Amino acid sequence: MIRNDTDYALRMVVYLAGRNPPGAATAELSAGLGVPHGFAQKILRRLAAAGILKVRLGRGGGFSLNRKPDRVSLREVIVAIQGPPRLNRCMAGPGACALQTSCKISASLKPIQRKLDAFLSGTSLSDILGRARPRRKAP
Amino acid sequence: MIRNDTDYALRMVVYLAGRNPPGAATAELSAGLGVPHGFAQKILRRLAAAGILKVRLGRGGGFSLNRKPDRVSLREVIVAIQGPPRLNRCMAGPGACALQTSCKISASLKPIQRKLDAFLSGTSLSDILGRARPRRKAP
DNA sequence: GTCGTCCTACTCGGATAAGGCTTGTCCGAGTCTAATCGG
DNA sequence: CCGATTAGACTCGGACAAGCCTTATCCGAGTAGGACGAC
Repeated sequence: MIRNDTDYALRMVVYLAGRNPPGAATAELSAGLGVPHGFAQKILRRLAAAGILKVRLGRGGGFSLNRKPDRVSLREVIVAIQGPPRLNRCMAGPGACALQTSCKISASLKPIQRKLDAFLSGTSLSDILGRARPRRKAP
Repeated sequence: MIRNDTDYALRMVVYLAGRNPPGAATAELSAGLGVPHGFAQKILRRLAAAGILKVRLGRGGGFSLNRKPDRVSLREVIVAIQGPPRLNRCMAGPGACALQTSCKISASLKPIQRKLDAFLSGTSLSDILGRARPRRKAP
């Protein structure tokens, strides 16, 4: 499940993707999106460290996207904050579960885990803003 | 994400589905599947309260499936222990998120949430045991 | 043989607790812009 | 008019703390099966 801080991150990143002119200080992001100021700062710094955001220091500074919105995937943002999203502990790779050889549950879960990964990797900020569609057809 | 206790629940339920003759005491389930005894008891009771397991009290008693393995879905087991699995808080329904009207993230997440639900609801214990395939084709 | 009693194995339901993780807060230090001031 | 200084706005990085949720543990009470003994 997507954590609260990750949700904040998504909100802020999407906001930045839609903003013109690009770039905003923590105060603007925090106030407009309901994220506590100090916490927003912490999250934004992590996003910057991951290379998703670009920092401009000093007066008039703030954060902006480091790439075009269609080059930033949902998954990337999630990974930067809470690590790879997994349905199950066992999905963390070999050795994550002692019963791995005998347990058939993780094997059954793998296909949907792969779909989830594909979806999150395949959906960009542009997709969310509605400037382009996700790969799925509209009803 | 599937929690540890839910994982235990799945293991035990799948074990019971595969066991012949049906039914086992907590001690057997606990020892064979690496679940702490007292904790296993607690989890099994919740599964029984949810109608997934059947209880037989007293000496020689224990737990057994209340239905045929192909009539018990993964989702049901998960819901019994940790509630409905959600990608996001916002998926909890109307009112879960204050920004719901303006936020496009949850809207984008909904399709994959639906797929996840469909998968978990559509996969039964039999599917996991390999006695029948999930609806997806084998590679 | 039959009935009743007791022992033992097992679950029920809830109280209780440790620990970790999430969710924040806060602060001194560093960085940059712009305004101000002196020449 | 030009350059240097200063004030202010903003981020950096990390320490620190509250609270909740997960992950258990434990125990008295209830229930059932089987053995054993009395009749």
